[in-house]
Amino acid sequence: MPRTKEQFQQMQESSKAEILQAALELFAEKGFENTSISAIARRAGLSQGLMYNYFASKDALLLAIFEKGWAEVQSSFVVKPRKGRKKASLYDFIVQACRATLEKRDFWRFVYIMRSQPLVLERLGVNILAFEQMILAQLAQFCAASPLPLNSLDESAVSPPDNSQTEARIIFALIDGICFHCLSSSQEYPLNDVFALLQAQYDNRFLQE
Amino acid sequence: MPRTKEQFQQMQESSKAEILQAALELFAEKGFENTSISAIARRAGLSQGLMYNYFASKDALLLAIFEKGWAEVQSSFVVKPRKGRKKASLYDFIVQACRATLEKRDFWRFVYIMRSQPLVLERLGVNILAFEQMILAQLAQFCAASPLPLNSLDESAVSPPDNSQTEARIIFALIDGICFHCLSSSQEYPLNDVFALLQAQYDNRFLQE
Amino acid sequence: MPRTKEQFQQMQESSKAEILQAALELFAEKGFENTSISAIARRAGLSQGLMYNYFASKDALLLAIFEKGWAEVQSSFVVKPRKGRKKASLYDFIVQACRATLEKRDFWRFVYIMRSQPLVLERLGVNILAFEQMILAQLAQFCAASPLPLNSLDESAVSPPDNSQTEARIIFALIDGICFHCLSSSQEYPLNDVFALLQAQYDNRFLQE
Amino acid sequence: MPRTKEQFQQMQESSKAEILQAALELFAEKGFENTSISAIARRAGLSQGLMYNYFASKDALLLAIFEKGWAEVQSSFVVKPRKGRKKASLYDFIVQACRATLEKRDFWRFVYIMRSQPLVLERLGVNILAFEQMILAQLAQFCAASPLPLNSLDESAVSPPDNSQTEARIIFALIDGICFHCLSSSQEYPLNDVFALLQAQYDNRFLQE
DNA sequence: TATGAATGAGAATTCATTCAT
DNA sequence: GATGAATGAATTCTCATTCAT
Repeated sequence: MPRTKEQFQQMQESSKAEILQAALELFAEKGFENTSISAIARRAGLSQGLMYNYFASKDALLLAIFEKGWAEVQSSFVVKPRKGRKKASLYDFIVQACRATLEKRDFWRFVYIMRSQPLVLERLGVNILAFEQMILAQLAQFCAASPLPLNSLDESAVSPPDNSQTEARIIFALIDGICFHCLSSSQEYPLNDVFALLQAQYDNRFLQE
Repeated sequence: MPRTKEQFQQMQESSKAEILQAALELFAEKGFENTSISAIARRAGLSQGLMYNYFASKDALLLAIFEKGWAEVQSSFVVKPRKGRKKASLYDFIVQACRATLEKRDFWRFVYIMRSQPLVLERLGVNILAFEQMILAQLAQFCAASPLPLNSLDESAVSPPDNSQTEARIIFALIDGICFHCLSSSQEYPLNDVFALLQAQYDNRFLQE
Repeated sequence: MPRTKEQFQQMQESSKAEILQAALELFAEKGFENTSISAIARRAGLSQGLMYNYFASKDALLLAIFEKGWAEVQSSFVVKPRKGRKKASLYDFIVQACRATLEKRDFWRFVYIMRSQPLVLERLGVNILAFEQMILAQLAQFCAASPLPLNSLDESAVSPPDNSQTEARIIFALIDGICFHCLSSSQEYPLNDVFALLQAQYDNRFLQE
Repeated sequence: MPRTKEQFQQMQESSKAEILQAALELFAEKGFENTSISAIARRAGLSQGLMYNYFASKDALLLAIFEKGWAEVQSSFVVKPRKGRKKASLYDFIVQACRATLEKRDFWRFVYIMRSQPLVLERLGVNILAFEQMILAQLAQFCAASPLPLNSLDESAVSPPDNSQTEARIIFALIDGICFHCLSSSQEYPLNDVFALLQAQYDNRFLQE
């Protein structure tokens, strides 16, 4: 009695998932070029040949990892106010962005590797720019809503120029730097200390609704 | 006769330098694994075989690039006060660090590639940690010298805890993030705008001498 | 009950026929080596695995195609006189051979591929020689029955030597060449023009009965 | 003391020639797909890797064989009158074409394999059609110059239609058929007998100058 | 019987490294 | 020193065949 379609589908899903997981781990650890298909297959516990039932090529595998991770990130990343608060602050954004990154440690290590080699991504047609634009846009919303308190001396009557785009870049750089350090550090990163200090600076700016 | 010897040495040095330069450019552009020895030789204008008179292996070449770049960075990076100032501020540090990075664009792109794949560096025995420690230490000196003005409410009698290490991490993350964005962006990065905003925040903290 | 058995048999036969047809089409189009089992199965509308219930291997499949095609050719190829004629001429033979070939276009394209790579057929034990001998023998009968009118000067008393074997080879070459050109040409081949010219030359020689 | 440029060139030429020769033999014997690069390298007496110093791919190698063979054919194939004759006859054309083919046995066996699999050639951009057109054009010149003596009954006043194109096709088919039989036959082909018979038919038509 | 997942041997190709000259 | 031919191991990918269900 042959297997049912559902059984086949399950087998496919599980093999595919195992390949994706194994590949992500290895890519995050050693990079794309240093990871051989045979190493992936070994870690996933199946034969090299089977890889190609699920992914047409090594490039296609990389692309699939990227798309899956990216879809998960987009669907999950909504900044929420902390308990007992009504609005989310810039500080919340920073903390939650970093935490989300650390929760998907392998994926983001892999992303940093890829982002540092733009040509590889270009070859695959992955548009990393879109990701950066999205983050910047979200951050700019916070910044525009509650302008940066400049030096108190600046409290003149004239309204300050709109720096929200530039501010957003600075905060994005900060988040990216922190995440990069967290992910690439072999030692423990004092993330909570860092958050504590950041709170003083960034917990006073909210997104208008 | 002794002159000939010197000439020899000079030629050797210049060949070596050309190889290093060619390799650095290619590594920065395409990454280590995607760059072949023959491509480096071609760009450097000599034969593959001769490469091995100068560098024992591709790994050795990578190592040499790293050591040379690193030595140059260390010897050149001394933060100086701006014109008409006596002390260098944290702002000066940030600006000069970013500028120094952009001046050695290829080297630092290559460094980011390497830093995102720590295992490759480990295999070669490059201690990237030392670099980070040095930066952190320098930043911490600034921070320790002129403590961060926290919320005015905190101006109690008790002296605040020493956050200089953690502050240093934050500023390091900021610098690293900005440089990463500058180097990996295919578009123009508005570095001057970013600096202008940072000045308001970081030009009031000086290194005690 | 016995009916079920027959139905079984019929289904088997029809599956087998579909596989043979699909394989023949693909072999004729892309050649044996460039055609994968999975492509055949896809075109035949069944699974790869099932293929092996009908044919023990790819080689066995090729063999079966050859045998089937060959049997059909042998059983069907009997040269008949044209309407209103009592005897078939050499011209009839040529025309009917070409027409029969074009009617089984895929099979013969495949045969030409195989004939140009004799080692492949040898490996499979297909005796292509037998085919050629048969054709030659039939042609020789025509030629022997009505000798070629040589130069009129040769009309001496002495009977000419028996050239029927050699003549047969020439006509075989002609037929084979025409068929090869028809089958491999991507453009329209002016077969009727060719026939018209051949009639003048070959419609005067008949097979004695 | 390093090798001179000439020495290198010689080494290249000889390696290249050996590869081309080995590949041609194997392609002619087993076909393109059944011949592995490693088999070619083994026969040529060098390593697989070296192949790729000379030919970018297996396809490029096939192409090179084709171009070389084709160039030789074109440069050498000029039909000459027999000794003691002033004009070349159609018979001369046929004989010389067949002889030239047999002199380059391997190349032409390979060509027949390729011609029977048009898709492979198409993929490589080889225009086999041009070859056929050239032969046909040359043959048509002969045929046009001295029209085919049709049935004597046809000696009416009206001039016959121009059949030279179609005649050319027939003779081309004849030549191709003979060559195909010669090349693919494992037994001795009675080429001289065939020629003797053809002389009676085709030695009376000359190319006008 | 029927499915398609799974295997593994072998193919083409690349490239760091060695070597003869 | 200097060249580039030569090697061979490793890599990606294909596919005939087997197998569990």
